[in-house]
Amino acid sequence: MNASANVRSLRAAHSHHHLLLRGCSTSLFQTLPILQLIKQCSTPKLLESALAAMIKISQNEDCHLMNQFITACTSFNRLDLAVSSMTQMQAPNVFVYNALIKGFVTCSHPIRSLEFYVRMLRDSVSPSSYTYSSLVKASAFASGFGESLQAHIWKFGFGLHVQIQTTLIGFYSGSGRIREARKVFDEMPERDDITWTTMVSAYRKVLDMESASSLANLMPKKNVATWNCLIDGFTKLGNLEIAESLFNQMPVKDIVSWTTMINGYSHNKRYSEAVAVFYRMTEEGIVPDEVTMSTVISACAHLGVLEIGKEVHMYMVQKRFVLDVYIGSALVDMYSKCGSLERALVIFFNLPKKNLFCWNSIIEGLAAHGCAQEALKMFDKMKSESVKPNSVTFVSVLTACTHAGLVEEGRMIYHSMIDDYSIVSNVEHYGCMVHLFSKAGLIYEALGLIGDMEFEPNAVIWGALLDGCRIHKNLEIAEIAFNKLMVLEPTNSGYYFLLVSMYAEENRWRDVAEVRGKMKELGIEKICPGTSSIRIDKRDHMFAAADKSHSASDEVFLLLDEIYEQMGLAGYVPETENVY
DNA sequence: GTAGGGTTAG
Repeated sequence: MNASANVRSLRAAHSHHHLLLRGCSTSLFQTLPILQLIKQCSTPKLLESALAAMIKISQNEDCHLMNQFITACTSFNRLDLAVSSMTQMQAPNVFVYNALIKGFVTCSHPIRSLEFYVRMLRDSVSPSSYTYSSLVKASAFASGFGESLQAHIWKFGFGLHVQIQTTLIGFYSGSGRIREARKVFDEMPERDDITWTTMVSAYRKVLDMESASSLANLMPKKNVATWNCLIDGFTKLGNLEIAESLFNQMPVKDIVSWTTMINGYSHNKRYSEAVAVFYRMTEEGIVPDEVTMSTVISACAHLGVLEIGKEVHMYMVQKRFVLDVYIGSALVDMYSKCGSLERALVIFFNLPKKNLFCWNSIIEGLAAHGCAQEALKMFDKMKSESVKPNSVTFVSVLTACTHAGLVEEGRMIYHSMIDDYSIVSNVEHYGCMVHLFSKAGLIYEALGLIGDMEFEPNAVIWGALLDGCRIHKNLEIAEIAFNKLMVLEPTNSGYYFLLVSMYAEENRWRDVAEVRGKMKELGIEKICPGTSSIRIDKRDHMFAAADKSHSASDEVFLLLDEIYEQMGLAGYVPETENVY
């Protein structure tokens, strides 16, 4: 039996079925005004009046109208309206059922979509390929359903339907079941380009690039999407050499190829190369799109070089790019990380649309720049505009509280996070709270919080406590924190110096000697200084604490002396008690 | 209506 002929006859049977649509009696002339009414609905309220109009002229039996109506309901998340009107229909057809099934999947009620699928079968309405496209997505949420759905797909004659089988591969790979995905792939008598790409992408998702490559090499002719998929996978594996070589050898590159390469460098923290690829692409006359720009701006943010960020921004302004939420939040973050909070704020206030990311970027920016009150105000504004904060938001807000010593505010926000937003406190949140409490001298409250943690505290947590102990001279708890840190980060010299200075301050010279001895024993005497760099006239200049290797270091130290003098005149007294 | 690239934090 010729399988594809079988499929063709089944398809023919289905389109014949379409010709005999039940309930489609009204002429196009009559339905058009209501159809437009439905399509123009901008609020759920208007949707209800559209339904009323439909009932009034007794066109609620019209399947085409109902299909459009359900689609409109889906976009307003008002499937209750859709259900109540469609269940009253005498004979809903396959289009009506498909619209409702799809609606439930997109409104994240997959189980209800299954309910209407069952009802559809009971009603003897034959499913179409569209029905299964939606249902495959829904089955990701009901364990075991995928398997029985696959049986149905065969039963209703779509076992060899290329698109549905491809969707099925996508479904299995989405739930990490690569072997099942491959089984579907292997059993397909016909495959198109997308089928191959989907399977290669399935391997990429689990970073099995060996299988991805060998499958791609079996392709008669690799399409661009498959090349891009391989490049992306290798960059995520950290293998930029292979990614670069694939990028260089692919016959045709499109905008996705370039963007994937830029993103690949960024993923591997090679930000200047990411930006360099962007410049190379524009030099070769390729026009970037919004996706490219958001990755490039993100790379600029990590570079922290204001001049480059500004240049890329100006390019975007010149090319009249749309300020979408991706570009918007990347720009806000870039300007704030490059030190220009003013520009970040200007961008933020000029955004036509703001999502969670945009708000998070500006709140984080304000907090990082020490503007605690403004960060909190922005947080309130975000809530008043009905944007729901997530765990990232709370890290920034709590950080702001810590910087400004707002203990009560921080405590309230922390509890609101757990009680009002059902966000589980993670290491970072605990870190913020421990820092907040211990900096304010509430060492025992900080310690109690650490005791409440349902996972092992990390070095950041104990480090935060140790820092509080230093400020408030609590040697007893400092020793506890220090002992934990000795296990977690035994080679971090900072903790040793901190404890040594605390002992020295209380003239406990025996303890000082003991810690110093331990340091010598472990060979961690040297302080690893933090370095910083600055770009002047397209050259990067590196500096480290007490470093005199730079050619202009004489000048630099002269200037530093002058700055210290000025600061002293302004009444600044440096905190030197912990400089050992 | 099925394939490949995007933003904050980590």
